Amino acid sequence: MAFLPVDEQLEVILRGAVDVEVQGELRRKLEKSRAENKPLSVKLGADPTSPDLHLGHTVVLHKLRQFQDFGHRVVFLIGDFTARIGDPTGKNATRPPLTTDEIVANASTYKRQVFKILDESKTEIRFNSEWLGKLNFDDVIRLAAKYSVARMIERDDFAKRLAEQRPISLHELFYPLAQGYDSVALQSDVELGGTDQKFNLLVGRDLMRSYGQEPQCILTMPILEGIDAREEDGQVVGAKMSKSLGNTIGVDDEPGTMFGKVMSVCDGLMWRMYTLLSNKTATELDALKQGHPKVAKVELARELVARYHGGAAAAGEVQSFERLHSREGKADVPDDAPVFTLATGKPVAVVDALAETHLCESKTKARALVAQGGLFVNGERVQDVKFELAPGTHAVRVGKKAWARITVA
RNA sequence: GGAGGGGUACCCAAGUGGCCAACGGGAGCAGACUGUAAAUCUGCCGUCUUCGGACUUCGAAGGUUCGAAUCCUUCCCCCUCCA
Repeated sequence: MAFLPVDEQLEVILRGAVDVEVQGELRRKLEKSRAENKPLSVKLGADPTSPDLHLGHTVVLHKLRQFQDFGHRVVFLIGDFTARIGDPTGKNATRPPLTTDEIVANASTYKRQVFKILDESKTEIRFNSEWLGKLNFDDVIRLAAKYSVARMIERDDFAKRLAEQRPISLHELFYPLAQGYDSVALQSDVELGGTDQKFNLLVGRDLMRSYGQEPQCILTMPILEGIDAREEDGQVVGAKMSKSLGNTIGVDDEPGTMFGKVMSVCDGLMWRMYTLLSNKTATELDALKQGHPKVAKVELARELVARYHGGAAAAGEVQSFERLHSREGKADVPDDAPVFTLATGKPVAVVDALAETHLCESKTKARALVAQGGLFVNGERVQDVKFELAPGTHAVRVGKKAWARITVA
């Protein structure tokens, strides 16, 4: 296939990137690739440590996909060997190595999720145990001889741990070397990573030079903030998206959940997600920025849900969203709302019904909800704590987001 | 091995004999405002309640006391410093 002009490629490739080492070199590589009609080899490594991908992980995958769409050769490297070391990046303590079983299980989940973004037919999957597992002690010593302790402990997490007199296990020093050696083994032209990976990526450059190869270019992508991020003075402020903070949008999230989460994100984060995750062109983005932010957000939610669940599901979410949240639609119960039947034969106190159906955690919580005006029965706000549901079917709305049908029989 | 600090609700954290269902902050939930944004403001935020209260909770188990998160005993678990 013919490669697009280098400038067109670069425009897309550089979008959202924090750091490019080195841009001139990258341009030369692209020019050479186009002239020789030979794809670049682009590497992204991931240790199969956490089994669930979220949008934060996809930033870099999305970038990889762009390379892929330009016709370059994409290598998704699963660090089954390095996972046993455990990447010390950003850690202030040694972490326990994963077991082989965990690694295998995670790796398969990983593959499935990754191909929601990458084109499977054009992706080369490799495992670094393939070459790292074959190194003998002699090889390891030769590898270690190519890097100095002083340079290794420049890494700020190592430096910090040393300064604070916290332990650094020797094997942790091998992580960057191992990752760098991956680049040597794969002879990669470009390696992608999050900004937190910059040190490791640079080690790869150095090692490739030591092994007489043309060093890879590196491209780092920002770390996406979690959905609890706020906007302050036009800046997005918030912790990174991470499972342990519970502020993620998972690629396996249900369409409705995913849509809702995107809609509840602050505007600043929405634009960041546009830059980092969307396929919109610069022109389309400008147009969206001119319009109402809500329109842009619905479009973003649609695009993302479509990516992970298909266009039909996404269109459905847009529809039910607009229906449920338009002024007239508020009383409507969505078709997929849960249905509960209480076979009591007589009227049931709403608080009992809410607790019984687990729409509220307890009767106390249910009372609070009702007293505060958060309950609607058949479109009418009910604030009487002692209100009873007569026999029949009732459309119930609990707070802003939960609907149900309750039948008293 | 030695010395010391600590375990309180979903999380952080105050409380060291009664006024403690337990200050404060965060999260969460609801309301107002909106674009189901964000920010902001208000209320709720152990369970049950006939709304008077009742019952359960402060690492675990015992004990002292009219009365304990708070004092004593034993046990479990974390952390820091020294070697």
